[in-house]
Amino acid sequence: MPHDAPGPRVIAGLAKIGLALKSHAWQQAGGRGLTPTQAQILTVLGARGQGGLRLSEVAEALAVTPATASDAVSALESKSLVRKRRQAADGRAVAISLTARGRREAARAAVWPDVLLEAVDELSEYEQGALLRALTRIIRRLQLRGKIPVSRMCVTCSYFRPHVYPDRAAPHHCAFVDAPFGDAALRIDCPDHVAASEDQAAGAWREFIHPERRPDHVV
Amino acid sequence: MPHDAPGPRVIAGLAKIGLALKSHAWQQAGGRGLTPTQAQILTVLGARGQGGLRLSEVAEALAVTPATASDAVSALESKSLVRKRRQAADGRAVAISLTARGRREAARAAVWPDVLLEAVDELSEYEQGALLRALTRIIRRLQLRGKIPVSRMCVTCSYFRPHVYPDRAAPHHCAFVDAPFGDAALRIDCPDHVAASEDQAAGAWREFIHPERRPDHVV
DNA sequence: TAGACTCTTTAGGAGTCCTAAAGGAGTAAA
DNA sequence: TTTACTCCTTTAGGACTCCTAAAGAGTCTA
Repeated sequence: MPHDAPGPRVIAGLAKIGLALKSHAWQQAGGRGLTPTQAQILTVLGARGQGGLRLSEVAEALAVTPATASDAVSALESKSLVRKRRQAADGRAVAISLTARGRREAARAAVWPDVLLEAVDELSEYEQGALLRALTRIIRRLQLRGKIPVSRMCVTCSYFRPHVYPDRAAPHHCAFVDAPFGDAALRIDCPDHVAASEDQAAGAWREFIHPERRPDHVV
Repeated sequence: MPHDAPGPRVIAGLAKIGLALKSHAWQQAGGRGLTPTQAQILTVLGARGQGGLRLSEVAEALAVTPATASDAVSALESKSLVRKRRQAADGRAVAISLTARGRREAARAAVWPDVLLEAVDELSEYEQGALLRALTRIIRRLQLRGKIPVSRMCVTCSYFRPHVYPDRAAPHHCAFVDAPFGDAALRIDCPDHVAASEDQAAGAWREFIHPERRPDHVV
């Protein structure tokens, strides 16, 4: 019950879910001879590895040191799920990309825990929107502090126009698809993301969190 | 951006934060010669280890196998942070408790990441409440499916009376402290938690998620 | 063409995490 | 009371994670 700050309790809740994600990752990955890290690398490569990512990018996406990433990538290479080539543009760097088999594995690994998905889907659309909005704000703050890798979120995208419509169910606009949308459609990792300039991102951020424009409820 | 289900995006967001928690745990723990698992064990023991927890309870709380927990506890024992005794009631079981030094370490390890806390505190009280409520619902569902260890949440507590007041800022009542409270005061791991019977918990749960009584907004 | 960087790999070590198997301690039925 | 479970914990073995530190290569700049 009551009466100390909600912050620590929110974090405790997030940690609990983190625990669930972690233990799920082990079960999931274990089943197909992968470890969580390896599965995660496959997923990252699948999501945005068109031209191949460099090792340092992989390491950053997973928030581990390059040494750790190098190990894991080597393990994947020896399983023929991943290919390493020297990058043409920079002879020091390496381009890591999926093999055909790797792509198949990646697709399977990217499927989210049914149970977790089911738990989230049980929330109303309004609650999901509120949750997504709160998560977005937390992630953005963590990114500004350099605590987690920058992700391809609406709020840092040059196509994002927050709170431009009076409609509370869909106040934002995406200039990429040229359509309005609401908090429940906010993205965390958008394939079409194009990083906004720092100024633009800061401006959009101010609009986004602007208290007077915050939707009170939608249901 | 838009127009597929928000579920996967919510999970992506949770995963991002999980990443931040994980990398923070390494930094934090590394500083004092502990690993994340060891720090976590200390925290669990500090939070509810009055009479000492058995190994299997520790393993369950961390969502690892008993073998892993046994290793980590041995490591802590060799650092004199933890004590192991045979349990009187059951000669097979072992009672693990903190030493004086362990208690001090536990107190320090329990402090949450400043940056994360700061990010959460930046949300309005209403947003924090909505977040906590949504997390509570997700966790409860995961628990029902046996995916994470049962935690000492309001919604499974015999003292919890959801939605008994019309006041939208504080609709619930805690019979332990005999006071009303709102979503922002919901607990995830309450020291005074007393597990409700299954029937009672199910009833409270129905009341808690009851759509007609869901607070629309509070600000 | 020297540094001075940058990107990646290797080495070494503690620890995580699993499965499998082996003790010892309780329990319950023959 | 003995035998046959069953439960709690530990050990063993193996693949990986994760770190720091240092070394090898490649690139850029003065």
